[in-house]
Amino acid sequence: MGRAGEVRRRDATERGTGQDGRELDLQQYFPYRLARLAEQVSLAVAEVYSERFTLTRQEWRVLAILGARAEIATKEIGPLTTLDKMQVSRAVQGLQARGIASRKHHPDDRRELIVSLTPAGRALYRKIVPYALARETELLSVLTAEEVKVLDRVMHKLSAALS
Amino acid sequence: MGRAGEVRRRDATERGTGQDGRELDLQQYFPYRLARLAEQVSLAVAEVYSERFTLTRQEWRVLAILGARAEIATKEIGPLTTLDKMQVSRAVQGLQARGIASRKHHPDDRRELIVSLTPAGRALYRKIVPYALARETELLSVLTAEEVKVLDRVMHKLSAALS
DNA sequence: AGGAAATAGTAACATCTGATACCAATTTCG
DNA sequence: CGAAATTGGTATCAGATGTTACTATTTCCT
Repeated sequence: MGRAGEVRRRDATERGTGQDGRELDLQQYFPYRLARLAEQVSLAVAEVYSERFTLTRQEWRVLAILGARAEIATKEIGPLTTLDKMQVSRAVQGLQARGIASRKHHPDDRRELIVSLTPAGRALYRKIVPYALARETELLSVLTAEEVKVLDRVMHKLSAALS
Repeated sequence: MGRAGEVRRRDATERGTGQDGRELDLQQYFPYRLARLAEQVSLAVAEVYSERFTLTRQEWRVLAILGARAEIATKEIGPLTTLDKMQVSRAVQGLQARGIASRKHHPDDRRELIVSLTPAGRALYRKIVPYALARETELLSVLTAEEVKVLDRVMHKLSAALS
């Protein structure tokens, strides 16, 4: 990672502020733009599960994982959802409190909890998913197929570089 | 990604869950992937201003804006940083408390506050910016020039579609 | 003019989130 | 075997964040 030194050298036009190196323009700064975009997207998607079905972002993620399988150990949820164990704990409790998920002890290791969707939870899942997928499709529809392809690759590359 | 062939693939083998439409695979779901990536990037950049210089994300954004100009009305900061007015208020107070920024009343409208960097603040800005820019360069260095170009266009398109 | 409405900023309260420590169950290994 | 370490999960408390309502100042309108 870059020690300070090798940061791009200068340009002649001083704008009365920075004197060394490039200027920093927040609007053009990639990390800022990405954060901003992600927030916009997140908000757009949240309409689906939040306003309509009163789920938090974390609950929605857990639901999404749960919907894809019959049951899952709590400890597996974290890695799949990028939530830490406290967030998972709270999300699952939230889902359980609302009759969406249920928990039972793992028969062979009573520390572990196994989570699954209740029938109501599964119904909810089936109701939400089409909206969620529609949102995604709608979003990506402003891009060309080629752009989607590149975006996919780019995201993989960046993500990999950061792990 | 998303819509592309890869994701769409609903498999004939019902996994005991979804029955209609496509499956939702969180790992492939664009909004999730984007949120995840943005968080990784945000974390990587936060090392620069947070660990090293003990600034919050909001303070860093305000600092970035302030560094680019001599002074600015508080009310202009929000739109430029995507922070709401309470966040701006707190961030500016934080910067002021640490001797980084100073405030004065607008002479013609005493409701408004005009913020500017103190000399110490400007020094801090000059110290941080190279690191921040280096981070960005480093990040984008895993991409080809073409990919960067497409990424830029894609982000603009998506962002515009969401406003 | 002068009261109603709007604007900039903040206080105050409620809620969410993160970090730490903790309990219970299991595994390790001297 | 049995004490120590590890693991899964949660309580708890502190700090961060969001929301609402309030103050001060300015603008609008008749």
